[in-house]
Amino acid sequence: MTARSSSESPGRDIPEATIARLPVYLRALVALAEAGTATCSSEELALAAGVNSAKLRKDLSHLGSYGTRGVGYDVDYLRYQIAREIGVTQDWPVVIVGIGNLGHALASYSGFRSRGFRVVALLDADPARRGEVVADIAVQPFADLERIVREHGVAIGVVATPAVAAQDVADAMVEAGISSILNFAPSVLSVPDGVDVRKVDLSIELQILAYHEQRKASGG
Amino acid sequence: MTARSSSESPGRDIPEATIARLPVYLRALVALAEAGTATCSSEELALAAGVNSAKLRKDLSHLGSYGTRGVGYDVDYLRYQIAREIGVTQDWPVVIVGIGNLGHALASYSGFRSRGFRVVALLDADPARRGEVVADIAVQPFADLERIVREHGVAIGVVATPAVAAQDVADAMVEAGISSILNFAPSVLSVPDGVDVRKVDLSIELQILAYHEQRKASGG
DNA sequence: TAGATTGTTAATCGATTAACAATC
DNA sequence: TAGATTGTTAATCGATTAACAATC
Repeated sequence: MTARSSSESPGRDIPEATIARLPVYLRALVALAEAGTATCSSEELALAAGVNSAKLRKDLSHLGSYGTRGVGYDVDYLRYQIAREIGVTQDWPVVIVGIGNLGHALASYSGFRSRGFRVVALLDADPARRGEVVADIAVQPFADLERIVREHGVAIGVVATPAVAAQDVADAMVEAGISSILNFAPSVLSVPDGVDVRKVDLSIELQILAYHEQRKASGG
Repeated sequence: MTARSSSESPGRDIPEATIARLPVYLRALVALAEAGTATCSSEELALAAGVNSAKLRKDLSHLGSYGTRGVGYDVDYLRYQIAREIGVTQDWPVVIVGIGNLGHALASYSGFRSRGFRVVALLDADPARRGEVVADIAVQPFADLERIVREHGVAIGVVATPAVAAQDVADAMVEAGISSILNFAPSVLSVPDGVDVRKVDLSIELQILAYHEQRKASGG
C-alpha cells in the first residue's frame, strides 16, 4: 500500500445506488439457494434480481472479486459476502413506536426476523394500548424507550405514529441513542448529523404511479 | 413553434427524480396552506420539504413559471398546479389484493383518500376472509377482480399478498386491465411493457439502514 | 486449447448544485 | 429605484451501460 490505486479499490466507498441494491441481490441469492442452485452467472442472478447483468457485475465489483471467470458465482459464498457487507450476519435489535394499524402489521411481519432484524419492543404513548400483546410482544409505554434502548443496545427505530407525533418520537429516539430511523409517518423529520433517516410513504408511491398513469391515458 | 428551443420547455419530459419529489412538495404546500400561509419563497418551501432551494427551483422550472420574482410562490396556486401535474386533482380508484395484516393497515389508511385515491375494493383469495369488512369495505373474492376493474375503471392495483402469490396476482391484474402496480410483496414482479411497478420493501429499507449503522459503529 | 464469463474501462447519461442574470 | 427572489445556466458529480481484455 505504498501508492494510492487509481482504480476503485473494493471494501470502502460503495456508491449509495449500489448499497440500495445489495439487499435485492441477497434476497435473490437466498431464493436461488433454497431452489438448490449452487452456482449462478451474473446473467442469471441479474434476471432474478430484476436488473441488467452489467449493473450487477459493476455493483459486485465494489465489494471485491467473489466470482470466477468462465464459471460464475458460488451462491452460498456470494450470499455470505453480501450479508456480511450489509451487516446482517447477525441480528439487529429494533423498536417499533406507534402500534396502530401499520404498527400492528409491522410487528407481525415475519420477514424482519429472517433478514437480520429482531423486534425487541413495541411502544405506544396511548395508555389504553398498554398490556396489549402483538405477535407475542407486549406493548409498553413510550416513556420506557430510553431504558429499552439501553438494555437491548437498540440502534434502529421504526416510527409508525401519526404525522403529528413523528418529530417528537424521532427526537426521543435520538435522545435515547438511536442513530437510524425508518419513518412511516408522512412527515419530514429533522435529525442531527450522524443520524440516518429513511422514509416510506405509501401515498407518495401511489402519486408517482398516478403521474405516469395520467400520461398513458392521454398521450396514447 | 417554428424552431426547437434549446432550453428545456416546460410541460413534457419531467425527470424521474423530479417526479418523485413533486408529491413531497405537494404535501408541504398543503401543510403551509393549512397553517394559513398565503405565499412562500423557494427557501421556505424547500425547508418544509427537506430539500435545498436550488433543487426545488430547478424541479419547479420543469412544470412552468409559477412563481413571481422578488416575491415567491402563491401557496394555493402552486399547490393546484402540482396536483394537476401529478394527476391528483381527481380521485383514482384503487384495489387492494391480499387482506392480511398489511392489507388491513393499507385499507384503513386514511391518507389515501385525502391525497387523490379511493379504495374501491378489497380482494382476497382465502374464502375464510369473504364477508369480512375492513374500513367499511367488504372483502370480495379474488375471482371478481376483472369485473371490479371494469365497473370502477381501476388503473392502479396494490399487491399485499405473500411473496409466493404476488406474481399470479400481478398477472391477473394486468389481464384485468390494470397498468400500474404498487407491490408490497418481497418479490420481483415481471410485467409487460407499458405496465409500471413500484416496490415498497420494508426489509430492504432496514437493511440499507443497517449497512450505514455498521459503518458508524466501526469506523468511528 | 476453446469457450465462457468475470471484472474493468470508458463513454454516456441524468441529477445536483452554485452562481447569477432577469425581473417583480 | 433598491431589495428580493425566481428561473436558468453551466459546472460538477454520480450512476448506468456497452464493450472487451483478463482469465478461469
